[in-house]
Amino acid sequence: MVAQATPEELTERLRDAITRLNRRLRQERPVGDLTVTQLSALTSLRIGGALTPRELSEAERVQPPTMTKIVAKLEERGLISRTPHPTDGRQVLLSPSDQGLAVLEDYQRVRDEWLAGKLAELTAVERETVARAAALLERLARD
Amino acid sequence: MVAQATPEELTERLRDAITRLNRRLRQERPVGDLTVTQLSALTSLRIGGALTPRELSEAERVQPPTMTKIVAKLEERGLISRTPHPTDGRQVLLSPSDQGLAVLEDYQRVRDEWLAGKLAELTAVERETVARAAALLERLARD
DNA sequence: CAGGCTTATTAGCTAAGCTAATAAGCGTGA
DNA sequence: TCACGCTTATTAGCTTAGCTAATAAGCCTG
Repeated sequence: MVAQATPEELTERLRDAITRLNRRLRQERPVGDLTVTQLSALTSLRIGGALTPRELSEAERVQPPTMTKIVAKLEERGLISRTPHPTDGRQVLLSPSDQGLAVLEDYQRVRDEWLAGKLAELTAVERETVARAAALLERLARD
Repeated sequence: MVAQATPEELTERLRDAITRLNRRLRQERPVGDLTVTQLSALTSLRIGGALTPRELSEAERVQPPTMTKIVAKLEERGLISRTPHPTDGRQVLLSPSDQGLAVLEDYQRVRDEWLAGKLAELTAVERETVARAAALLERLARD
């Protein structure tokens, strides 16, 4: 039974579940062709407002050069805009454009439809278990 | 309370938890060692016994050419071995080698330090919830 | 105001994923 | 029976995402 799982078994089982479900989520691709990474960065900008590349890379737990690439892709698509920092000539402020906000909403809706559909297949008790676990997993991910 | 979460809230919360945890897990990759993808494939072979590349790609929710690369990396390290299929000349059977099994055991004890540490911070009841949810999430990912 | 720190970017590498194309083997139906 | 179509595995070539090291520009301080 699950109840008797050792800590090692639980760790392995959870890692596998996360990895596989994340792969499945990633396959739920877009309308706007946004990757998960791009979506996540754009979401951070929407939540955090105008951020510098460094702040964004820290929010996304990614190195600055990696964020440079992600930002370049979002910029190509016109989903974010950059303005000079008011007091520091080295820095740049990134914000989602109106188009970026619109694409973000579309993408999230499409992807959530898939996941919501899968969750609807569960029993009420199972959904309750997932709901409790989701809150715990968020806590784990929050370092 | 979590118990009263709407389906929309649950969907969003779960998606967020999955993507965050996955990114966090990926960062914990130890230097010079197996990637999460490689570890996941090797684990599938241990659980599933001798599988063909196609079966393994389906278990991992990945396209066959992608699995060819993953298998090649595991083979380079001597972690899996291949034998001809007894009745079908096209197919190949993949199994973890003794060394592969040993590596998996090491990982169970050492590899997921971060995740195991986080799980250890939970109460026994919370871990039980996570364990039940992990099984459900695997089912969701299985289409 | 020179030199050291910070920020952002560029260059170059690896891993992980995809599709399209190919070669080999299997199996079936005319 | 054997030609043709399907399946399996691989190769080729692309994209994305991540890393470190190096570089250029701007800031700040002694």
